[in-house]
Amino acid sequence: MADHYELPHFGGKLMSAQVSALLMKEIKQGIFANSEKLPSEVELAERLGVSRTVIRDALSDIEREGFIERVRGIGTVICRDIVNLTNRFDLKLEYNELIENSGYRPHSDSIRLRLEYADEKTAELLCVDEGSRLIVCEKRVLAGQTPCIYSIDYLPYELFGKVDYTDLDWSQPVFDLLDKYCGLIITTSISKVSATNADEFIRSKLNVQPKQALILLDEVGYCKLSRPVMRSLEFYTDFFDFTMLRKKF
Amino acid sequence: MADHYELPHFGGKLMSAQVSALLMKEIKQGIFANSEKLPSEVELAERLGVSRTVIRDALSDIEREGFIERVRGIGTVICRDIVNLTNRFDLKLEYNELIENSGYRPHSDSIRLRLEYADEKTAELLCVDEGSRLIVCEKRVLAGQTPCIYSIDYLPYELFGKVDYTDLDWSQPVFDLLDKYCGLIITTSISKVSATNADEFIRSKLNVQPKQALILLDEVGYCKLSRPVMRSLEFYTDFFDFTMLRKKF
DNA sequence: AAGTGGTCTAGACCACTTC
DNA sequence: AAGTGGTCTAGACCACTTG
Repeated sequence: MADHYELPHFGGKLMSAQVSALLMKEIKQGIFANSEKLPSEVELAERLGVSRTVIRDALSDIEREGFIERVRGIGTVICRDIVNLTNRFDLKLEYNELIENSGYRPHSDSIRLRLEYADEKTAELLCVDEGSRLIVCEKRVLAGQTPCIYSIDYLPYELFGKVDYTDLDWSQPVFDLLDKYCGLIITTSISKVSATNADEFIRSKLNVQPKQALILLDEVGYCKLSRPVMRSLEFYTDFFDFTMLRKKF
Repeated sequence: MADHYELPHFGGKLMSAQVSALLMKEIKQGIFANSEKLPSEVELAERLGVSRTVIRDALSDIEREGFIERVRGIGTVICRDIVNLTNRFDLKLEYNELIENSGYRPHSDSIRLRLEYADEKTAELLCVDEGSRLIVCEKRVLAGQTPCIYSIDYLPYELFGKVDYTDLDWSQPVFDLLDKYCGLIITTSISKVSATNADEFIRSKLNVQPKQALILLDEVGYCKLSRPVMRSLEFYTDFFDFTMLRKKF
């Protein structure tokens, strides 16, 4: 192990976040890439010149995502199998990120944009009145040349205020449009996973073989303060590994 | 809100865990059941007679599972939509728990027990030699009278030491057998989710309709210290809601 | 200005594992 | 006995939201 760590200075702000980013980098491809354990909390605190609390906060963040495990009397163990996972479905909310992480260029086509009136279920999920206007955006998403997702997004019309939604470029990720034009950032989603063979239209768009089933995600995306802003139905082919971590705390 | 909280004494141990359990109880069905927010950290600390650190540790645990959100300058907001979810697939590792939470009695039948020799992939996942012996247990799982899961478990033969695996009651949850006879508790699993139509044998066991697809979970269960102990293939019908939380931290 | 959560310090003791 | 992570205290200051 190296004798000294470099800790960038940002005016003393967010120190534990910097520490956890630094440690993750070293775990993935740095000086701890071949280690089974991290140095002790006291040692890390001394080397980085911060208090043990800062180290513990940083380690807690890393532990929450499953990359390390802390054992009393033993130390901080690196969970190499989990560090090595490339795409964690439970940590990424946006399929474009998943596609990019897999080494492909994400883009979309076959866009169909329309207004609909909220049915009972969607209205309840999005906390809007039944019958209120929804922007509906259907599209096909491709990784490079391979179609891999068909998605249908439902957004309350009122979110966009004075912006004319028909002027926007809906081939962009909806997350980006929400951010840019509504100032809304989706941080959480409740996802219901099921399996389906889907209808002929969607199957043909995705070029799936006769025997191949699809994963259907019925999601509601939330911003800060538990505010629901979007419902999505997403049909996934088997192009991706849908890997997730399940953990008892 | 009440003027006083009761905090049980257990010799001063694990105080933050007690606090988080207490708070979760009050959020779900107690004095915060109709609240949008929790009292401030300082107030909670005073009322419970502990330091603010203890409160913050407790709140961190609750936040990690998605039930609250902490916002600077505002307070600790309760995510009611998430509290109200009955079955969280990302927090439970064991289908028997999910079945019980849904209000059904879990049991299994059609048990087929055998020895196999590890293929390359399973050997790698379980960190055993290719060709080494595996106990394989196939069974059908029912919720009450309804078949809902077909599962195939692969366990290294060596785990059971001198215990003759054919003497055990494999209709019990495998988690319980591992605990009782091997002293192993599975705390984490890496799950690969896919959709499948499965073969005729499994479809007939699960009584699925011709058009119905199944969810397939390919899981590796880990004990403490990242030790892999079991691989499972589990075929799920649509009997359950497979709800999970996806979150950016 | 007041109140909230977020961060950080310095120090203490406990529980567990290993030697 | 020594070293590890887990818990807890008391106090301080910062960043953000609200009035």
